[in-house]
Amino acid sequence: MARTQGSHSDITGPRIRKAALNLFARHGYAAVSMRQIAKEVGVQAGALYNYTPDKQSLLYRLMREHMQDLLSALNALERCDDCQQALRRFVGFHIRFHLQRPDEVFIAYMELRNLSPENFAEIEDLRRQYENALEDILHSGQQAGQFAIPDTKIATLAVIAMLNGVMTWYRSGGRLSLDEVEQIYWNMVHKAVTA
Amino acid sequence: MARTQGSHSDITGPRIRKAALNLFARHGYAAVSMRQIAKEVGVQAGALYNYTPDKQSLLYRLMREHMQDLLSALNALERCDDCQQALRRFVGFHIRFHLQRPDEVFIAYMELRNLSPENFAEIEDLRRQYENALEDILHSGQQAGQFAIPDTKIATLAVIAMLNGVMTWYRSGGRLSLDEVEQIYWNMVHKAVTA
DNA sequence: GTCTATAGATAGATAGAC
DNA sequence: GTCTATCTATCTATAGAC
Repeated sequence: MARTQGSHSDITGPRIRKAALNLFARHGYAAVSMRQIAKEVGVQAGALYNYTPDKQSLLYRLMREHMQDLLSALNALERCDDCQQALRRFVGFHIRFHLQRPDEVFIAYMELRNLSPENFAEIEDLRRQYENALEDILHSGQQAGQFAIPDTKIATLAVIAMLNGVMTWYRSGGRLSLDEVEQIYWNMVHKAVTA
Repeated sequence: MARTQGSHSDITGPRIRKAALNLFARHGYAAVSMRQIAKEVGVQAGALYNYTPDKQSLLYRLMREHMQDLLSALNALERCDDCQQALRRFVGFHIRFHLQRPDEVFIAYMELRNLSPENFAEIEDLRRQYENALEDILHSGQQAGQFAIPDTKIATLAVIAMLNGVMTWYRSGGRLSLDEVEQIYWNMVHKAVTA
């Protein structure tokens, strides 16, 4: 944490993002000061402004990067014509991707209200794209008669909300393996939407 | 909002709680100052300290009151021997109770990390009591063979997470009535846990 | 019970030396 | 690129007059 003086442009940037990510997730954006972030990195507060124009941008860039990573990973998933298979793949993907990035997920959900209106709109758009991917699967299954869903939009939000719940309790090395968790949630999601 | 000078002990207390509730929900505990709350009420900041020893207690009491109201209302529900009936009643109760108190619910979920360790422990205990009520229903249904749930604890958290999702999108006067929302969620919950 | 005034700490952000 | 120093604003909380 402590640092000697000197130039470290190549590594300070990532260290700042990592420290901000961790502190924002633990204490909340509004409760964390630039001085705290600087201390965690091992620089003085003024040095942070070589990497970010202000505190708001620090938050926004963390959230945008996370959402873009999420969408890229989703789009990299192998396509699948069978709706049930596609839904199962989505459930597994969502659980695993999010459990690997607890801090990013927490911030992306909790700190939306601390974004400026313009930044908020951009993040919301990315989030909507992700939700639409799931809704497309549910809608196709509904059309094909495989699923029986009263309202695909609500079902989309309900499934994502349910899956996000795993973040609040899952701890690596706990009672259940990742495979078991995925199986349990798939069982519930599958039954909830199937005709 | 503007107030003339004078004593108003009977009404200032509730007004402070209401203003704090609204501001905390909109901007977050850490982002709201005592001056903002005072301005909303129409008094000077110093006057707030006639009603709360500090800002932390203001948050804690709002959350405790909400959780106690929740548990009281739940315990006032008519008992029911049939597990499926009991689950249906819980789903309806949860949705309606929470939609009536969006600010309280939002704070109780988002501001846990801003509680002191002692206050956090107390609120968490109340939350656990609520979760246990649902888990008892699921467990009974599982024993009776009515439900087929891989893990009752996870199912409890999954159902609550799913139901809480309604808070993020439901708006009174929107496309769906409260009865329709309840019906849609009951359909999904019911199928998810049924054998 | 509310006011004004203020103590004492800390915030975000900037300037200029190195 | 980082440092020290600092500007200006704001914060929680308290003291004492009315």
